[in-house]
Amino acid sequence: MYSRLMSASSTSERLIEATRELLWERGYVGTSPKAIQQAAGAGQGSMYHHFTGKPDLALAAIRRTAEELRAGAEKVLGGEGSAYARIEAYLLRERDVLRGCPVGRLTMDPDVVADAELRAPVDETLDWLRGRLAGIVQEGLDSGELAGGLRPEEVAAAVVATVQGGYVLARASGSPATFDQAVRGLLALLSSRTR
Amino acid sequence: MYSRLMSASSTSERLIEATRELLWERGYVGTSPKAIQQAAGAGQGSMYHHFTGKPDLALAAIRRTAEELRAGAEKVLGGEGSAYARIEAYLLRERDVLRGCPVGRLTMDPDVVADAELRAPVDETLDWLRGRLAGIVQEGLDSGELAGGLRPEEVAAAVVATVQGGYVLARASGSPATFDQAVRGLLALLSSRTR
DNA sequence: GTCTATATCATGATAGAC
DNA sequence: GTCTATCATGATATAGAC
Repeated sequence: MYSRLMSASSTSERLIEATRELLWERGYVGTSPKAIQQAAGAGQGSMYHHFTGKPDLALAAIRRTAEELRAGAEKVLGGEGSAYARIEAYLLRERDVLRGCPVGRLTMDPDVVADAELRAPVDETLDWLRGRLAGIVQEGLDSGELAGGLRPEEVAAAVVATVQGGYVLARASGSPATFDQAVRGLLALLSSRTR
Repeated sequence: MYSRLMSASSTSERLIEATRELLWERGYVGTSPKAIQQAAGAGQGSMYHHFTGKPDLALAAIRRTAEELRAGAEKVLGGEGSAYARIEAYLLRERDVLRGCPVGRLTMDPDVVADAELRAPVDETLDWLRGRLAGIVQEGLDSGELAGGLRPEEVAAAVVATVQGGYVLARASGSPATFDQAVRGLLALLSSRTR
């Protein structure tokens, strides 16, 4: 389509990006259409032309954020190295810790959780992440790199939970230090199960 | 004071309790004075007579919730048993998993994090919890129950993060199962360091 | 202490001109 | 596609009667 070449940043595009930022910063409940329009430099009419309303626009934004998180995680998890090394790389990956997780934070939004369509991308993303990590743990068990007796899905859930909870600790204390502590604690426990 | 005997549930009291419920359910941004008044069965005038406004009332509610969480945790952590047993008891403690943590969820509220006074009780509670757990880990190290090489503060942070992140997983999936998985994963890793 | 106005601005959207 | 009304309702209070 010609439109592909027209603009690197269409109005629709700017609306989605503005919504992504605001959802990350203030959540769904705390993000108003007006704020979105101002951030996107678009009028009321534009927003309601491209989207049926706030939920519709939020859905587009959440889907893109979820896809991006997934791609970023895959980049680290699909890299080189042993199972432990890849999990470590994921946990130590650079993050904007004090901003929190743009996907995980949505679980604290009552209106997101209550809406099956809005919750779906959140659920699917975290579900995929746990599954991806579980597969890596299983690899480690199969190769003998990790000592037996661990359930891959449980370890995977603990890894994801540590990250998500690490954000909570960091935002509570106003410092990324507690996030790092939690991650190092989990890595210390996990590393003692490597050969 | 005579007033102590007057009513088991004064208006002020009902306002605080209603606010606690709503903050837990919908967060600070999602909780309106009007909703609080309705839930408490109090009029506008009453609320603004007892409190200067929404932040003031929220502060009273948050402080009480924080105190309650602390008391509940202390009940488990101060119990009988080995270090591992007490940490296990804390992690396996019954929880209303799908509702999330009434204290931790506030860290996702931009207006709470931005206000030093509102954030303080949240910070102090999680800080206390990490410290309390770190002390127990230290006990375990001292007694030889836990193998050396672990840093108490890191393990404590991982424990708290797993719980907080477990809530995220559970709310995303709409089921407590993922919370339980994460907890069991962490316990499996920790138990392999006990003698 | 509680109640009922009243006030101001924001929310979330619709209508219709351009 | 974008813009400017317009609208009904809610958010967050203040004022003053009772």
